Amino acid sequence: MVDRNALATVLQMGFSRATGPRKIVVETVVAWEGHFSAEELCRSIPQVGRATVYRTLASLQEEGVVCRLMIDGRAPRYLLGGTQHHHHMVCTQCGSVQDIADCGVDDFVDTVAERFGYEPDGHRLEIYGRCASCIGGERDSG
Amino acid sequence: MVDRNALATVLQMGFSRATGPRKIVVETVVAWEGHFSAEELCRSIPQVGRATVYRTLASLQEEGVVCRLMIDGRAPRYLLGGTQHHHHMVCTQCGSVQDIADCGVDDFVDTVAERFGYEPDGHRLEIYGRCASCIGGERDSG
DNA sequence: CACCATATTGAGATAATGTCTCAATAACAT
DNA sequence: ATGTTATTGAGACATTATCTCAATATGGTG
Repeated sequence: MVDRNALATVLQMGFSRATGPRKIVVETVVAWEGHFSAEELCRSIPQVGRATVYRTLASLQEEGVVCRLMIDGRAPRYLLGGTQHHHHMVCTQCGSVQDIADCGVDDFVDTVAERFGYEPDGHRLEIYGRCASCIGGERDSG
Repeated sequence: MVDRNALATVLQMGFSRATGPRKIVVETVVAWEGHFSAEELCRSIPQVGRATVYRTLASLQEEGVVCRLMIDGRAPRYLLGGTQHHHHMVCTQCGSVQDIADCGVDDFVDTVAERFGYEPDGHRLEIYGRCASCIGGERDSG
């Protein structure tokens, strides 16, 4: 959950002017429940130009306010809260996403990188499966 | 490396007819060095229709002959040899991809999934960094 | 407050990627 | 050879994303 008071701070990041359209984008992103695609965001705020939405989203991503989630076969999706390193668990049934705060793969990454002579500078781990609620729902209906 | 003799086998998988266009796609994929996008594949065999290329690629992916690699900000890329579970190490400088055969994250995945009540059915791990050869090359030029 | 320099906007062109249709064609069994 | 039908592919359409550049809004300054 991102503090609404952080909005002003966010608007300073990577920008030199806090404009109206930018505020709308940031407010909408901050208030969004779950993940969204760039196009969904565009559609939800038609009063802001598509170029501005994409530009702002890119800045927010660079600044780590949102993180990008690649789910197979779909357009990239965005989520609040990419500031710290974390991973995602994606429900393949309902699409909900759970953050995994503790990264337990650092050691593995370092070991593998060293073995191949790589200089690692990042990694991405995504876990797919069915979430507790979808498993429960199935019991009811079948 | 995929055995060329496996071509006939590959052509059986998921298809009921071994057609000419399909052979061209499969042969091209098998002979490809490194990874490629669907569009690159289309461009390299203009004599085969785009729809057929995409359809065949999707089948090959389902059958596990190729695996799909999502690199941030780019179209999906394909690689030979997705039959067994493995991960990738991607060089952010030259784009080369190294397979990581031994998956050292299974335990972590299971632990996390259990904690959140998930029923895991897959995961994806990608490591980004600079490969040995790019690191070496930098020493020469700088 | 008025004004300026310029960062930013956005409509729309363009591009890249991917999906779908359906008449024509090719593959395979007989 | 022939018939059945899986497959093809040109091209329309859809989605996602980038770029241009004249018009505009912002924040600083006098």
